Amino acid sequence: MNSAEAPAAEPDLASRLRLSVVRLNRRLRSQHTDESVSLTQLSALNTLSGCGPMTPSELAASERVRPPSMTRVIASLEEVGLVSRRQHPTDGRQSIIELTPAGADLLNAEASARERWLDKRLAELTAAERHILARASEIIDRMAGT
Amino acid sequence: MNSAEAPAAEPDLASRLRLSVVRLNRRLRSQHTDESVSLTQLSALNTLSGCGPMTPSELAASERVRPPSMTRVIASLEEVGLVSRRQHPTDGRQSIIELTPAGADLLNAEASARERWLDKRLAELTAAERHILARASEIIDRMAGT
DNA sequence: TATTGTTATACTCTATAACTATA
DNA sequence: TATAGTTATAGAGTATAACAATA
Repeated sequence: MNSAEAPAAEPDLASRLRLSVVRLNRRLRSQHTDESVSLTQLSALNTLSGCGPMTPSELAASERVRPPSMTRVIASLEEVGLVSRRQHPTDGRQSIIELTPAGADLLNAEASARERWLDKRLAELTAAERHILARASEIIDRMAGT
Repeated sequence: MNSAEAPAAEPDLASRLRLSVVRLNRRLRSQHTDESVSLTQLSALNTLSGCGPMTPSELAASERVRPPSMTRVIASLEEVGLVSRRQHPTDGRQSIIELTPAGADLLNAEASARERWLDKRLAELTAAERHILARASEIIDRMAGT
């Protein structure tokens, strides 16, 4: 397909996509219940699951947040036993964060109220629409990861 | 109970889409500069622009936030002159919020740093990819509006 | 008594700046 | 001196509960 310089075919795409993302994010956060972890926590758990144990700085870089922000996320996850920390083998300043069995279980289950809300909305779509969202999700990940 | 009617062709779509949205939202917010309005403010301005003047409660309902949250958003927009408030013609409890010329100008310009970041990312995609995002944006709006 | 809106308060998420401990 | 991480602090965004004004 054609590319890089002229997005003229989709005018205002940035504006529209930005608002869509802000609003869906708001809806997703509003589904938060006390029994479930937050979206921020879930995102970190997911990264640990996909990439394996890593240091706080590496996790912050993967999630594209600043180290102090990640310190707090890790602390909250440690507190509820979803991640654990061990010493770095050679560098006393660093530590290694890893998913606990409970953290892995939680990711496997993924049966939060938030998940159910989105699953229900997705089930109301056509297969073609879900396919578009699946492809959009990949494209967004690529953009956001840059 | 079982998600037998659920999207078998796109397993884990809810999980993946949710994470994509959270992460893109994070990137978008991080583009915030002091010269630009926030995503929350912009979303409210956009709704006022599209739907016309309305009461704080109506605006809260449109944005799907609680009235006290919208009180704060409106106050911040009033303070910088992007919206104005006038009396409700018949009900003394209510007021009408409307876009000022400055607010309309800002929406027309939309030349914030945040916008530029996303525009740049979008320009790196193919036309087909942008088309997918445009369609996904519509689908998301439909879901988030429910 | 019910509705609209605001104030008071609190929690999450994120940031920057300053600090500690280790290299 | 440089790096990894934490603590201190602040601001945005959102919520619930309690209140005021009006209907």
